[in-house]
Amino acid sequence: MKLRPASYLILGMVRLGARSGYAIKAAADQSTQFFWPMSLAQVYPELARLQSAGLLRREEDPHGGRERHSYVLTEAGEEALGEWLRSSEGEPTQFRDEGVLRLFFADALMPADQLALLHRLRERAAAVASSTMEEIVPAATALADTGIRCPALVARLRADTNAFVERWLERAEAELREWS
Amino acid sequence: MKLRPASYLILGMVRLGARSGYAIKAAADQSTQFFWPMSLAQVYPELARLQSAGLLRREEDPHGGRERHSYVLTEAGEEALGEWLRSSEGEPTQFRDEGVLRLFFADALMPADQLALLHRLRERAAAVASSTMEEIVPAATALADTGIRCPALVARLRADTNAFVERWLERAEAELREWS
DNA sequence: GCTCACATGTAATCCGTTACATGATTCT
DNA sequence: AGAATCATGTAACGGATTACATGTGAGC
Repeated sequence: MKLRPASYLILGMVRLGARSGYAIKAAADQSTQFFWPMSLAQVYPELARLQSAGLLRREEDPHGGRERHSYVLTEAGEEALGEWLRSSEGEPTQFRDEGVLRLFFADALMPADQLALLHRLRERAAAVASSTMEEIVPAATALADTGIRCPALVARLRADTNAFVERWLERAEAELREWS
Repeated sequence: MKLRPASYLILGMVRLGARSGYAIKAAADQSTQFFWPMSLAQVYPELARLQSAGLLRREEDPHGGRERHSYVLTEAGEEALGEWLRSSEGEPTQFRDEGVLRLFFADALMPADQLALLHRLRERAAAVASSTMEEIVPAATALADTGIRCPALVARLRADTNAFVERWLERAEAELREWS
């Protein structure tokens, strides 16, 4: 069976303690979402696939009368995750940004509109940087006390990169303003 | 008819002078590919769609016995492109990076393997930064003499951001090394 | 003569998202 | 009592990629 990044994402989240499909999705929503989006409709079929491949073990774990399944990594699952983490194959970074696409073609705009576009992109980068710093980084840093440090590392990378882009666009904006 | 980012990408490329489907794809391959990937199989149906919507005009332009179609923007096409450029809707940035996903879960690795992963990511960022600087920026800068400046702006943004990420990962690597 | 670039398209497949469908528990 | 959260799934749809299929022109 072929494992895709989403498979490893689920394996990884289970390893970090997310037990139900719902919990996996919730955990992904405030962490991995930003560099590997995943919808809830992907989670349940994938869990079934991983279980039938022997990488996850599924146990009934009802909460009152509400059904719930609890997943844990099998040894094979642990090993598959480790192998993927140590490997380096995989598609190169995929990046889809409608804003940057607009910027690429922005020569078709009047200077005032170019400036407005640049400004919007800058504000967006600033918003991502600050919301990451305020919401994601604290949560990830709390985890770091339990020995799980990488989520915080990734959160800071995201925040810092967006802050860099913000400053870069600020300079570009200033140059364009001067220059026209 | 609903226009998607790929539609505007094609419109924009035609506006910049790419006339055939083949030429559009070739131009995209060395510029917009990095923030909006598009396959050749998307181009031809989309050209037909845009033409039937009256945004592109298609002319027969055979080169010897080899058939070729030449597309130009209609006034409606010009306007549709401009409207999109001035608008700000659109999905937020989508970013898919298997490498960063690995880093997120890297607490499952031994320090030596963590270091190796960090190193691979850093080298990848460095490679993107330098290849962009050497191949994409010069081509885009040549265009800038004709008054088309934004492609060069975007190319530099990409190169500089990747250089930033490289330095960031270098520091992270040094910290981890010290620290273990 | 051969290979590579130019050129246009279609078909099958894969994959992911949106929407649908249902129900229990907890908090206000 | 009502709303929000927890919880599990399926079905339909849409969009993008891979592979297929074909043919000319230019350069070596």
